[in-house]
Amino acid sequence: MDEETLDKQTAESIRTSLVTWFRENCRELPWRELDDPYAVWVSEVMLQQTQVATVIDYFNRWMEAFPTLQDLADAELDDVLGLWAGLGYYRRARMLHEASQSLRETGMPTTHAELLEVKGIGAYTAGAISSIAFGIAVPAVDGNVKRVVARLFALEDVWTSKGEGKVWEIAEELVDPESPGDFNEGMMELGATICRPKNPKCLLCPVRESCQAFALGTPETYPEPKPRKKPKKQTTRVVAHRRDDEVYVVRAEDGGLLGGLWGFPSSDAQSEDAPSDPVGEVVHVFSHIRMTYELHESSETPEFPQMEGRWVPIRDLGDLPMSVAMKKVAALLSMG
DNA sequence: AACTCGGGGTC
DNA sequence: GACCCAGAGTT
Repeated sequence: MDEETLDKQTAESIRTSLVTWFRENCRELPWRELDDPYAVWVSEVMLQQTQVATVIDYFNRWMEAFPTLQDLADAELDDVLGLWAGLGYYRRARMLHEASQSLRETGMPTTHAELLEVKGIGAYTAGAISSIAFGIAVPAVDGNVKRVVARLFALEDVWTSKGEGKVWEIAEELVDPESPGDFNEGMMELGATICRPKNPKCLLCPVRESCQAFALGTPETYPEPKPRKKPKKQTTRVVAHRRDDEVYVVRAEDGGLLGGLWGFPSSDAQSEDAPSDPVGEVVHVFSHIRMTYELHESSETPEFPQMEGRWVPIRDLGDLPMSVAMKKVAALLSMG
């Protein structure tokens, strides 16, 4: 970091103001009351691209089902995904499960470098766990921190690799060596509650006096918005197979969209002829796909030879995981 | 550097 | 609708 951007006195002022503010104003969140590196890990993975308010209930249910790393390692994937269903980005749950099994003997890594080697733990999450659970003075830069740093130093570019690198450099100089966890949580808490994307509450901000964007009078204009692409339109044909009075679902192949979750057997609607006239459609928007599910019904049971545990009546799904998208499709059936 | 991975809160 | 969320892995 060059000193024209950040002098030592400014840095010290920001960190003491921020840490003091955080300790007086932090929200009571379930993972803040446990003092458990495993709980910090679980919460940080759930919080990837997911808002705090959404995570709270999932976190409590998860910790009740899998209180320790060993409990998670012993769990079945279906139970793991079942507790994750609705959170999205299901690979997070699969990687958490796998990682818990590879760490069964050693327990949680306690250094930044070791944490970075764990599947599903990247630069942000390694920084968060290191600082919050182990008191290691490393930065943790998420979307909130990018926005806060961008405004403090009037940076427009935080989304290119160059701009992101700059934010990490600043965060590294800024992080409080005495209380890195409170500092990093404070930056994120500030971004979530005060330094919001729109309508920031600058009059309540503890670091307002150090904020260049506030001084310029246009805090909202920093940083530049992340470039986004429109979700591509795509159609998937799904089939509700009926036998007797039951509708059957299957488990989607791992790896792809909604992999590992249960739902109607699907095929690309591009080339082949439809098996029947569709009985309904639902649209579900993913981050990168605007998907139209075209529902067909069939009384044929072509794949039923492999009945052992593979085809399950939707009525008997129980706690098996089904995505929100497939639940939308299922809702079509009951509307008749 | 671009792409793949969900779903929901909020304006 | 648009925008964003305590991102990571793969290509």
